Amino acid sequence: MPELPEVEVVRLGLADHVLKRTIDTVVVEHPRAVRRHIEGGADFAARLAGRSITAARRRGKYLWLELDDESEAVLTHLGMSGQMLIAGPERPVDKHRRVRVRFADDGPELWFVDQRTFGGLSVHPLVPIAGGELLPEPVAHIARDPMDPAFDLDAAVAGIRRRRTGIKRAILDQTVVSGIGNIYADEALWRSRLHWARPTETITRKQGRELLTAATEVMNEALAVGGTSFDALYVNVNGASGYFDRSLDAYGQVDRPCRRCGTPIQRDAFMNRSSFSCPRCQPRPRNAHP
DNA sequence: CGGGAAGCCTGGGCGC
DNA sequence: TGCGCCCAGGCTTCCC
Repeated sequence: MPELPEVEVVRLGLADHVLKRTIDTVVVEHPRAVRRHIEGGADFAARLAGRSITAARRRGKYLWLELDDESEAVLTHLGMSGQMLIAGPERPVDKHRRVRVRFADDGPELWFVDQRTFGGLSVHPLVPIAGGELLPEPVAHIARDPMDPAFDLDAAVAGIRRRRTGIKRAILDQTVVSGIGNIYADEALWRSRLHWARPTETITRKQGRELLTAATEVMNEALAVGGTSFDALYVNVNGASGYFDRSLDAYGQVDRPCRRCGTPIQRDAFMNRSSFSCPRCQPRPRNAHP
């Protein structure tokens, strides 16, 4: 599923293929894909026609393409299954194609394909945040991610320790630290030997720093091999999968031996989904947070 | 206000 | 073979 490394792979691909190109026409093929563009699909398409793309940026799991006068951007969230594909004439039509962007140069198109339709595209003004950085409006409240040069590790740890909840909930909160989803949360917790239900008030500053450092490292390792693909739902802009699923130590590894101690990895229900952990390396705390 | 949970959505996998 | 159910889970919305 697209978390920070997967979205960054897509951003790099878009930077290679759509920068400085001028949009000709946009076809919205499924209204749900532009539901966050409140003015509607016709306005979305009209607003993009004739604009050129000047930058491809990302914060956490949000990705945006800046438009020529630098006052607006096309914001993308891939949700669970969104794909941004560079589509030459040889690419077969995809039944889950939701938005199609044609360029004035008649080169490869940009397709937004999304099976589960949790993702979408929308155009927003760029607004300045403290420090002067320009972000699309809906991204303004999202915290910096660990790959951001201005990421403040100690501030993020302080943010975690301020929360009154379980440690995994805290690192999944995109307003505390962004980019981490269920996969990399479980991997970072396994590397740090912390149980997902550890109350944030029992996390020391040192443990907090170790946890976020582990998250940063695991996401960098995943980025280096193209991200994590369990199925064909996550692919880069050329439709290729990443390889990090082969390097996972916890996520999805139920009943497989822990790489450190050999104890079978267990799966727990958590927030209506799953958490994977080693019951020996990551013992459940007595005062576990529900 | 902050925390927690329901709801959105589709297709693959499973049991019967 | 086919039906119904469960599961994947990021984010928004609603409720306490």
